[in-house]
Amino acid sequence: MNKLPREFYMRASLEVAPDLLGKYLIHVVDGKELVGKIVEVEAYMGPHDKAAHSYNNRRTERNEVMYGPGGYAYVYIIYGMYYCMNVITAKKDVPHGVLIRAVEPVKGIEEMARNRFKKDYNDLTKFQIKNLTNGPGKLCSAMGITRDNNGDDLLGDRLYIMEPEFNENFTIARSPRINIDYAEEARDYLWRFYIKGNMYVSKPHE
DNA sequence: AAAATGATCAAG
DNA sequence: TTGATCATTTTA
Repeated sequence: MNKLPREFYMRASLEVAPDLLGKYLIHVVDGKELVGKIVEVEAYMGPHDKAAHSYNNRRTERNEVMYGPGGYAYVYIIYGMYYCMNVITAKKDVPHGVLIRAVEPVKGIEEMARNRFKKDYNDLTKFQIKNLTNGPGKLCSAMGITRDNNGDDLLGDRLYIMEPEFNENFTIARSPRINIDYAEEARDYLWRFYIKGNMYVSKPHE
């Protein structure tokens, strides 16, 4: 188990996105590791992507992290109540990002249950278990990822991404991205990637 | 199907 | 300063 090296992130988000599938996202909270396997992502290709916050090199206080080098976390508030986490990729001044859309709980599932539903894991319904981390806002809630993590170095020791010890076999499926109907021609780009058949994918069919 | 809910951004 | 927007989730 090793952290993904800086070079991994210094590429276009469209290349990095599918490579993130199967990797382990880890957030250390109160000395405890919350671990989720990444099962669904979306690439946001910055300047040339009408769906991206950084389209046309738009640069604001919120998306400033996108303009730094790859391997940092970009966390923002969506719809006034939820958080979304991106992995920033490409070199400095090239504002690419990969939205983490879903993870599969691997470790710290008790804490995740508490964070999401304020209930013990053993008291969750089947529906709640399936809905722990199967969406971008849900996984942030479960793993305790907030605005405070914006700008975190993914090679640091608080929020980071590891290569699994053993590579598993899976099939990668792709589709248009979710909820970007405003993005004109970019609506149709197949820039969403997910592990086919995984129970924690937010929308298996698309 | 539609509400919840408020930070963010560009216009004025 | 303000009004519209929004890379979502929950409820009904």
